[in-house]
Amino acid sequence: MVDVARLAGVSLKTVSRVVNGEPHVQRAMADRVLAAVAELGFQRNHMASALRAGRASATIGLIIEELANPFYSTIAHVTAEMARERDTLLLSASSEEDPVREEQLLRDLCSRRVDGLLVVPAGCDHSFLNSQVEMGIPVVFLDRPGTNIEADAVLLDNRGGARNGVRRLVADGHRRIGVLLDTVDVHTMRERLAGAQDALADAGIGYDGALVRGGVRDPATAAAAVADMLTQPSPPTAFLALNNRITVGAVQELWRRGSDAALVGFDDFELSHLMPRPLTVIGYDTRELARRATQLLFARIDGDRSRPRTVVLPTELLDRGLAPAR
Amino acid sequence: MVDVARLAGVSLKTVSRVVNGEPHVQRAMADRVLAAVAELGFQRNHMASALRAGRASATIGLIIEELANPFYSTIAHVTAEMARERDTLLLSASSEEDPVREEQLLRDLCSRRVDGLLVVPAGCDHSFLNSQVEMGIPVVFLDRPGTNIEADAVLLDNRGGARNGVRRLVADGHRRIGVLLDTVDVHTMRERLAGAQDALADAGIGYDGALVRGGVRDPATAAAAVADMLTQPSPPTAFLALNNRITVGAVQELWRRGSDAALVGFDDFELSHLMPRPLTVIGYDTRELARRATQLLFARIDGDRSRPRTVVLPTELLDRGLAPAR
DNA sequence: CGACGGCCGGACAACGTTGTCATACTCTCT
DNA sequence: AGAGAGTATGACAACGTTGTCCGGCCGTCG
Repeated sequence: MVDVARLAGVSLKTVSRVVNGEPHVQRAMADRVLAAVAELGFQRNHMASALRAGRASATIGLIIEELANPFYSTIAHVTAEMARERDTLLLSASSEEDPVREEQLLRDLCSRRVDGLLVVPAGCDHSFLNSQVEMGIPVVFLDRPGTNIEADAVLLDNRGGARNGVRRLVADGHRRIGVLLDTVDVHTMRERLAGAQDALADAGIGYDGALVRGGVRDPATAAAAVADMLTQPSPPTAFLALNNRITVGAVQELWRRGSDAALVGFDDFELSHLMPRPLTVIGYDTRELARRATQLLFARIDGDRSRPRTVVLPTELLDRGLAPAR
Repeated sequence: MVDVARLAGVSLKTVSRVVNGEPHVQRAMADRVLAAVAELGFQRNHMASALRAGRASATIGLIIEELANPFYSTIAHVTAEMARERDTLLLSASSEEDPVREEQLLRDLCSRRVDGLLVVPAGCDHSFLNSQVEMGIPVVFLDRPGTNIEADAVLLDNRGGARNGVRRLVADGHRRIGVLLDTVDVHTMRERLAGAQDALADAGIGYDGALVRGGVRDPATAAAAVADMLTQPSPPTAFLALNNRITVGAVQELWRRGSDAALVGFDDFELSHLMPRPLTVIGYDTRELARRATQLLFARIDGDRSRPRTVVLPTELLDRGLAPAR
């Protein structure tokens, strides 16, 4: 900017005024400045400009579990779109479900003075964010609530969804229902499992530990778990898969074996209606989830100081049948 | 930092030294500073620190077409992972195939002084980036080459892939092959179409405009195009879908109609092997694409000034059969 | 006992901007 | 003609850091 000022023969401040479109600059002088800007290829330094007077950085931070997962990339996309309307860019990072990494990333984002944070939490303690919130960086949690912190959250009705899924199976006469889940360390999984158990209890079906299989991390382990459970004495006649990766593995294994066990999966996914066997899923509106959370965040950024809210969005049973005809 | 210095009773510079882990600070004094840091909740301002002496912003910019598309979100994920190893974060934005928007986003990223840019180009003129490259912001193009600019590019062998796909159809006896594509405005589509025509010419099959259908933007229009082409006189006996969204629409429509037309799709996608009818696809290693591009970018950031390179990665025909048994 | 080198701490300027204030000039109105 | 208002421009400080340099203290060696 100093160079531009020198070349145009004006003061630094005049260049600043022209570059920012402020009034009170004579036409001729503005033209001279613009010519110098063009000649030198000058470009305003956004960081310096944000630094001065602590203005907003026009950036928001997004922490998700894994960007390559369609659920999270949809969230990232919706948020980025909404941000763009405010000339704000999105800094996104994956926690990979690692609490340590999550904290590092969050601290990094804070030290970059993002205008706000959108977090799908992996950790079990977010108290370190309290000071950031006080210092003016609002946080909205997405999909799962934060822990040890009072902040907005936009969640899904995981418990109700799983309950409806199991009800559907029970209504079809199933009594031995295998439940496949990742880990109860994750809030969503705990809720979904609780919902499944609600429905079983409602139906007067007792708890059978052999029918609940944890530690199912991906399609391959899901397939293995299904195979194992089906070869036990008195195998399940139906399965509830508590996320989409598990569902995919289960579909694949049931199909491979030609099994007619029933299957309901949590999370809809693209092409789920094209699976080689009927598949009923518990779906929800991922875009709406992201939309609500982003709205809430921008409201906070714009100064909304009301009490933290928790929004719970409904799920929907997409009934496409349960099992292949015998 | 001034406040911390005052509270600890030391100078500004000493606080800076402690915060940055520089040597030559007495233990007792460092402890006092750390106590003050903790008490005030001080956090280093990354922007100010980068501003001083024009250091790197530890940020790279990624422009893709649409973050919600698995192809692009995989790229974003791989890049973000590699960036994290260098304590660098990813600013990602979607151009939505809009050249104007692409240019705006790129200029914005430059004004934020990102360390480098990774671009899946939508526009048809990237000459405005030349000055940025000269000023030290390296650019690597991904999936498609940049225009009017000498820069690195990591591409796929689109032409060869499409050629192999059509060859496979021809080998099975097909002579009337419908080609479904988005728009020839996009480099990849042009190349894929050219590859298809190469193979047809090699087989001595003349060009028939009625068999090439452009403007197919999404699964719904793909389904409509398939339906339309199948109801024309002398319909195609096979289809080549030039991207995964088109493939999905085509699968769906062919399945719905119970058609036994053959189908080859460009781009592999998750669950493609679980489609309700055989589906042969032209696949490639998206992660490798992203990996190579990111490597190249970091090499440039680290000062590699060698001539711009263009890397072309191979595709692979994943032959899973062509059509349901009659 | 004085010189020297290593360690430690601080003053100051600079990074690229912009807000604040001061100044000089041009009108218009009494 | 002088006051008052408004416009156009510039000087300067400040945003939060860190690099440079300088000086004081300590111990050691000739």
